[in-house]
Amino acid sequence: MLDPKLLRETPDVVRAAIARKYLDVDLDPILALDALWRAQLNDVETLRSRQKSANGEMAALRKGSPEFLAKVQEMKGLSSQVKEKEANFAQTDAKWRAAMLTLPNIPHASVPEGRTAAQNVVCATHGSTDAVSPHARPHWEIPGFDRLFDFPRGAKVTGAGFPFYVGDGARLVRALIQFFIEEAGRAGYLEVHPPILVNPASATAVGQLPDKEGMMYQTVEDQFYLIPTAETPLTNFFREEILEEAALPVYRCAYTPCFRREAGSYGKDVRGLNRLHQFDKVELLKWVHPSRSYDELESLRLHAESLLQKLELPYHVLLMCGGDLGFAQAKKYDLEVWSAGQKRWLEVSSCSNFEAFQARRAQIRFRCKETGRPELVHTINGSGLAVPRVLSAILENNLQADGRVRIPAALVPHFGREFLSF
RNA sequence: GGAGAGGUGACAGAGUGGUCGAAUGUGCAUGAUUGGAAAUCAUGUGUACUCGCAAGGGUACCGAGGGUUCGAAUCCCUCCCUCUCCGCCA
Repeated sequence: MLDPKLLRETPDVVRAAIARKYLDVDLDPILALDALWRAQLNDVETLRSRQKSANGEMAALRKGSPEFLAKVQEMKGLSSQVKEKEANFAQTDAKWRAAMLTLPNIPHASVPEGRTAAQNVVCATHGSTDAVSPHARPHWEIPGFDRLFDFPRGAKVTGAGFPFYVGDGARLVRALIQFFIEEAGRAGYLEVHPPILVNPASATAVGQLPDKEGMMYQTVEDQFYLIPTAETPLTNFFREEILEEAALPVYRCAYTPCFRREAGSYGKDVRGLNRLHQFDKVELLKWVHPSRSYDELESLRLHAESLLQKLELPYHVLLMCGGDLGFAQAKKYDLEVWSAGQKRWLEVSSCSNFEAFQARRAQIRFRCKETGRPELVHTINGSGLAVPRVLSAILENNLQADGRVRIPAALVPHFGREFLSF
């Protein structure tokens, strides 16, 4: 959510942001609504003020005296007026809030102009995409793949996109999670093991409700949502809290399974391990001082990059253009790993600075040492990393002539062997 | 899941219809005192929104939401959470 004062005082800044994100939001009705909101708020408060002062007078009168009864009669009229104005204001307020939630975050000055993914800027490339493996093929075509990653049985037990990982498949998942968590810990991120079901308030605070309700699985008896990412429970950890400025920055990481309905996905995007309804991911999250957030974004991104480097996987970093930037992000990098068999880039991490956008919605603040006043923190998050696509990149890029898959050296201590067998 | 007891400011804890944003204690901050500290004394100490150039004013908030009433922290309803006992269970 944006600062309502920003809209009020500098609507052109908001207009420019909407244009840069290629969104279609008309500010004029929202500005008019805001004016109405303030006028009605004023009405209600004026009436209530009168009601309150009358309350003091009545307390001084003897109950049941003629003066008292007269006053009751008088105040009955005011009371019904208050109720009417309050009801009006409540309606306006609901509309006002809904309207405010349609305003996107302001892109950072360093975000490139552009409408679609084609205008994203490649700002770093690491490793070669040429002939990483002469034997590379899409991971689902690797002989023996079906034994380690059992999609048919997953479909029987649950549905499409819920594979069983078997034997070395399961072992590799576990090794990657372990590797990611250990590396994050070394980089200063405190490990957290969060709930993977959240309540509506938590889903709302990070913007998954109401905008993206369709992306999440929901429980029937209790109104809980299965998390689409650990960002949801992690960001909510400090919801409605005020942190000490000295405690910033706070670094946290969490491994969780993630659940996404992915309605509407099809074709090559969903082949093999490319896009699943349930997948494993280590998420990195930071709560930082506003003055430091862009430095913190860079260091988070560099940490995520270091993981791919240690796994010896070719990747590049995209700086998202305005049109491809999410609604809530001020700046975002995508890390894409090279998938040698599919000959395409696969997103394995998305590192974003939300500035105060999430913090305002979730009311996460810190007490400014200088002023003593609470101020909104900036939140930054990114994957570090998503397991299945990294796993498939390892399968494809490290496939040997003899059909074995070489385990990257950094992973060997966690996997226990140098080759994966089918 | 059943029965009972509770949820008040940073914490403890009063308040059962009116002048209560809320006593008191602790904590914290500032000042006085001291060679310095402790102790003591004084003053101050929530958040949000809104009006105002400002000084300052107004409104809301006593787990959440609704209701009764001229008026609700206080009465009623629903929900959430915590604790105790019973049941069940990794």
